[in-house]
Amino acid sequence: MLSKKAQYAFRALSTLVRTDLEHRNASDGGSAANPAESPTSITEMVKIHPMSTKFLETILLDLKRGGILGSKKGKGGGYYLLKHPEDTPLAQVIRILDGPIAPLPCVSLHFYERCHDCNEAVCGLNRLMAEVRDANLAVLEQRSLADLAVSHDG
Amino acid sequence: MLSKKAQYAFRALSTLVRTDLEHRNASDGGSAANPAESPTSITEMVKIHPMSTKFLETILLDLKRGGILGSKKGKGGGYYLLKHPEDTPLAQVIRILDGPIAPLPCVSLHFYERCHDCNEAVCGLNRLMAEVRDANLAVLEQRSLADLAVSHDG
DNA sequence: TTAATTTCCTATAGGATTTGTAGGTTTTAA
DNA sequence: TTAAAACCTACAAATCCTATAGGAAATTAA
Repeated sequence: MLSKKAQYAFRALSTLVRTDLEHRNASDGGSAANPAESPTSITEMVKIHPMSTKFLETILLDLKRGGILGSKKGKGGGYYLLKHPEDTPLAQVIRILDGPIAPLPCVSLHFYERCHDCNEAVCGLNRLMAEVRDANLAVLEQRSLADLAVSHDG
Repeated sequence: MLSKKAQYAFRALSTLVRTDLEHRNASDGGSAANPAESPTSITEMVKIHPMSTKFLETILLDLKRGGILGSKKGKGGGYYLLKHPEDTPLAQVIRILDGPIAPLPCVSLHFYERCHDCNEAVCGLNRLMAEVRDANLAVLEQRSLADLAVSHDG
């Protein structure tokens, strides 16, 4: 299960994605737009998706340190996406806030830890959980922040 | 990530699967064998896969209550699989010990909880996490205890 | 210069969950 | 009658999650 941190992160990110795309549309160049010119403050995000301001603060800092967000301090400041929404896979967000996606440390790509109690080459569980990991990554590495903002009404 | 409980469970189960299959082979009828005649005690399981005896005890009780294991009390007693290993999907084991497989309560099939903060029909995260759930289940409902015992050496 | 706004940083409190232990009861076989 | 085993409940210890506190630093604007 995703932690609250990750859930809140996705809500805040969906706001940033919308802002980002609107801003890209407005500036006629399209992909040449600079999102740093329209940062969104924590206060604004919390208005759209109510949650603890201080908690969201730590989450956004994590996302910044993780290379997903940029920020601007002071009045009129806030956060913005560093890349086009399509270029940040959901897997990256989850790894920053929740750690490994794999169901076992011994099959994790980014947080690997050796399994002391089994021979990985022979262990049946290891092999099966690697399948589970791959099934997850097939979705989470393909899908991106851009998919968060797609609306499905009507 | 799988909890320790689930990990220990799979280790103990892999022992029970081996015993089960050997027993089925020995009795010439094949599928007519009765595994209840050759139960494996906790003490034996812990000898094969070292872990806390008392902790494993509570885990095996969960698996029994969950309908996966049968047991026999008293001297010479122990636990045994209620069904053929192929007929117990890994998903069932995980649900008993760790609860939901889905990444969010609002996309869980067996532990569904309504999401208060979004409209599920429109929510982008809901839709994406349902994809993740399906990817997991494609493996975990297909793969069974029988796959735990497949050896891959040589 | 001053005030207001905002991100940045670290520590920590409180609660929930996980992990494991203790101690005893009941059942069965020899 | 004894030993071995499952069964049951409560609880202790450790860890992790969630959230809060209290400022420091940066930026903008009056």
